[in-house]
Amino acid sequence: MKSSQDRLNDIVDKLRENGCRITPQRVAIIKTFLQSDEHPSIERVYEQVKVNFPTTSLATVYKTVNLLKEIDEILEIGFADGRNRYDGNKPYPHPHLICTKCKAIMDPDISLLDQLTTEVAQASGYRILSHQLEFFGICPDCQKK
Amino acid sequence: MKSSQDRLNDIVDKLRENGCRITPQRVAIIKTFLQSDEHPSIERVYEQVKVNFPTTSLATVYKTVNLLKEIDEILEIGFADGRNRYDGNKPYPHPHLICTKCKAIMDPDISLLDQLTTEVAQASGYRILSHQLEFFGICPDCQKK
DNA sequence: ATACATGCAAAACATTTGCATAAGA
DNA sequence: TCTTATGCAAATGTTTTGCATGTAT
Repeated sequence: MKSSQDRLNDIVDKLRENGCRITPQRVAIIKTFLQSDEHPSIERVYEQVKVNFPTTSLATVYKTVNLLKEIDEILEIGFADGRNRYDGNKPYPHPHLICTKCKAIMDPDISLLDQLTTEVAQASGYRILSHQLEFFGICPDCQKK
Repeated sequence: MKSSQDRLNDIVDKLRENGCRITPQRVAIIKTFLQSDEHPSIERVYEQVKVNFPTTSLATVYKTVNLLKEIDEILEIGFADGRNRYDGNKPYPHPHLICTKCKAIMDPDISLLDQLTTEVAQASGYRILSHQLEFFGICPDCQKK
């Protein structure tokens, strides 16, 4: 398992490779993703970054998030209501388990998923590039309330 | 397998049960969903309905789609870019296979999915209410081009 | 020095809402 | 008749864009 510091360096290197400049805002946004385990929304990242960097604009957060998405260093979790959320720690497709009450997102372990992808590819003739699997339900805490 | 006419009647009955009125606009919108196998977007439904009902407004399409969603007679397929699409023929959660080039959506058959849901529920303690599974790839036709 | 990134404000989008009018039951 | 639905326009919320200024390299 890579340390957060190593992953920060990797992302910074990848940005440089793509001809991008390393600005304090970008570093702050990346750090926010790496230090968060809550799958933050854009707005949430914006709030966090402003704590240490009050002049940062929302537009810059959007631009940086799109950049990180393009170089596959964060994963976008699409919500039907438009409030997308992001995962900077596991930027590859993986399932999510979302509590519809408190909006918590966790990453369940699923063994069967790769088989499933292969099955679909063979049956359909599609070249599968990516997938998205979300479970919606009520988390143990919210069930008690 | 139910005929399209039967399903139209079922939906109309369900609307009545919920105290809703049956307007020509609503019938036209429902028919558009039932006659389409392309998982249409709101905009697409609007265009289709206007062919036979030119005065229909986009707001009415939105309101009716939300209504049908609430009574579980259409399924919303969430897209990260905000352009959601809908399935009126199979209004229960099921996987989709989406071509990222031509945006076609098809419904692959998957045997393992129920097992998978049970697995996640047991391991996490969540009460799973719904799920969403999308595969993204290139369809056979687009691979040739 | 010279691109590129930032921050602001305006624009672009999709969706929702308020309200007067039309129309189902 | 009486309540709900429609259609328009305005409002909302999110994301993108244009551009002058600032800054990384």
